[in-house]
Amino acid sequence: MARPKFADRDFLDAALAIAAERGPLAATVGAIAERLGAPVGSFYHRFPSRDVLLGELWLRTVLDFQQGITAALDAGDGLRAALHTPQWVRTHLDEARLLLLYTRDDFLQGGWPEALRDGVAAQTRHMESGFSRFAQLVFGRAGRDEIRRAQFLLAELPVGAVRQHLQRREKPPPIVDALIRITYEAVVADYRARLQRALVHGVHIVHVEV
Amino acid sequence: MARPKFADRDFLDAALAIAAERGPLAATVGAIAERLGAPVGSFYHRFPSRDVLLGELWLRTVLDFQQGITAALDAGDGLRAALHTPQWVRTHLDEARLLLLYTRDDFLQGGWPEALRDGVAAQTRHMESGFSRFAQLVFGRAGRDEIRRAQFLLAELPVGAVRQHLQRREKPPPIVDALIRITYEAVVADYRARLQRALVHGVHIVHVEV
DNA sequence: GCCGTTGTAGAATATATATTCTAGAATGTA
DNA sequence: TACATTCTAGAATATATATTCTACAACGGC
Repeated sequence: MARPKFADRDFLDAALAIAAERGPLAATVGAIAERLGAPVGSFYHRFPSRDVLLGELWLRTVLDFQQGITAALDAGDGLRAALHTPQWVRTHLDEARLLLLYTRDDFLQGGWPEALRDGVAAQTRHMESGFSRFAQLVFGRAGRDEIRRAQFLLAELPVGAVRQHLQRREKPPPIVDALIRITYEAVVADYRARLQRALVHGVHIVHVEV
Repeated sequence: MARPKFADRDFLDAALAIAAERGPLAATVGAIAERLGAPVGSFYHRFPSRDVLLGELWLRTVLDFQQGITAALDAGDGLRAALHTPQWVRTHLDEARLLLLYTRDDFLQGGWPEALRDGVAAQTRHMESGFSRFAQLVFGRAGRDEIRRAQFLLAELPVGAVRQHLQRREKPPPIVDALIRITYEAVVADYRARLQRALVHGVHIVHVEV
């Protein structure tokens, strides 16, 4: 039987399941192979190393996640972008645990494998451009302060609000969305108020002070 | 020289330094001993296992952290409690990385060592009572919704806002406090508005719907 | 039907790490 | 001063895990 019994995907999925269940550290090559009923030889036939597998898993997950945010930004809907996180989490519990409960460095022992460098760099750029686009869309500007607020509204806030539920492996309840919405509106309103105040005083806006 | 060259504290401090620098996984018994110039024998003379050391480190750190929040609550100052996190982080960068960047389970391989169970349970109770006190103080009630908001304002929000800076090993800039304050006020105002609305409609408040 | 390619299969190897063990030195006490 | 205790010191051991290696089976093309 030299016809493939296992596909790359199977290993990625098995790793995801284990990592979501018992943390990325538990996703050892042995555990992954065992879960699949595959020999470790097959694993190494497909992946040059454990790090590459985990890296690919992380990449494919984060790309899927970001897609929703990008779509919301394309539609010019900042709030929807912020609410994408709880939404996505509800339908991707395992993936969300992987992505939002651990740092990349947390399960990538060494640095990123050479083969994935480009992909990660592209992902980083994509994320950063997302913050910029959000800032421009919501604040009309993408200076330092605006980008910092974008990071807060798009990433820190939603991820923070969702974390305890992920830890308990439960879907985020509706109040999470409510908290995100309240905060979103408050931060936007605060920004506009400061802007207004500055304009009234005839200041040429280059940087809105905190 | 059988007079102690090293104290328990030295090992804890060394572990903290390594964990803050390269993550909790890097805090191996060997690395800790080496950093101290101590033999591993001395380590095991003081700590029954690596897990106990890491557990004690986590406990002593979280207790120190919580103290400030408790003090703010004692003073009846909810906002100060929420702002304690960025404040504390600024003066405890290493400790903060340990506490806020990783999950407990993340660096406690197995479960908690028997010897620390009580301490952890006490810590958990203390934390939960903190949320309750905050809810009572700020919302006048400690029902499910109020406690959820307390968790958000006291933990998720400040920790989220601080995380990216911790990852970069830099002190949280002032805008972090500003974001926390804005959010704090908005969530409190939102709660009161709902409450008001409910009262106007003559509803007997048992649970404020989201 | 023969052969090379692609995979399966799992044993063998290397390494890192926690933990245990044995030896011996310094201190306080009898 | 002799001894028990408390530590230092670091070698020895056990185990987990990634990775490599060797053997072989099925399939497709010739």
